[in-house]
Amino acid sequence: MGEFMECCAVECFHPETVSKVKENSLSEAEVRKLAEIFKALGDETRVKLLHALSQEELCVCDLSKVVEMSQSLVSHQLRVLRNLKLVKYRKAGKMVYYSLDDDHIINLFTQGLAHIRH
Amino acid sequence: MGEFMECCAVECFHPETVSKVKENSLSEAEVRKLAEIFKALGDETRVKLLHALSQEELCVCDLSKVVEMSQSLVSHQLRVLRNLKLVKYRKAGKMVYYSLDDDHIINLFTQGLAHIRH
DNA sequence: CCAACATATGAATACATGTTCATATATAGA
DNA sequence: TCTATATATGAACATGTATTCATATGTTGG
Repeated sequence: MGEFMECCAVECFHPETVSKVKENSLSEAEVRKLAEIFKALGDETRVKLLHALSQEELCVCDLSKVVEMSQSLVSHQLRVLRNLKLVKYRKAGKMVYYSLDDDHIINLFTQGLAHIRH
Repeated sequence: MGEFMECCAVECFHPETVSKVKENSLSEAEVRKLAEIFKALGDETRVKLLHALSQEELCVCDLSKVVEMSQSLVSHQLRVLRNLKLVKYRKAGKMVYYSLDDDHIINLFTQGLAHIRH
């Protein structure tokens, strides 16, 4: 990126359309945030974790059993979801219970499922 | 993954909860598809492209102007979106016009925006 | 057919990210 | 305090992916 590029010298360049669409652009911050959220959802392990949590509050150990992955991996991925405030947690003695932090997430899942099922 | 893991020997393991949640799991194919779709949305360049296309059908050149990125990069990313059937295209002479292939995508965007805006 | 243009694509590179292993932290019980 | 357990985390590694550069493909006009 950086300097401007000289594609489409004349024929295909529609200045009005381009500037109209450009004015309606998302802000850089919005783009970053959106991509960040979707990126968080764009991993099989995290999809499984979030789907499990959409059913029930679960401790790390049970999550690990549900998705059949190591405790370490689950913890690492939960941190990703935590940092993005997609999940919240509650401590109970040695254990930590995770749950979804936001119902929008479930809606995203539902929409996503609707998409892949046509 | 692979062999079973021995986390949470006794205290935190809730077999009933685990099996209940596990029974409700998404299929492997669904998990893969979902992650794939979200991964496609989880990139700043593609977010910009899709948002532009949500407003207007656009040719590659104009898209390149809108997002201020090279034609090559735009083409590469459009292929990603094409392969996932998120966008469709229409040829008109030398030019190729892209547009969204599915309204679910717009809904995903809307939900995503709603999320990042609280 | 030839030249110019719009788009697509392969190869190379740099960078990000998922996973594992080892280990640290924290809490509970004896 | 010592041990066992539940979770978190740093480092290392391997894999994936975004971007760039050079070039190929395909279309139009002369």
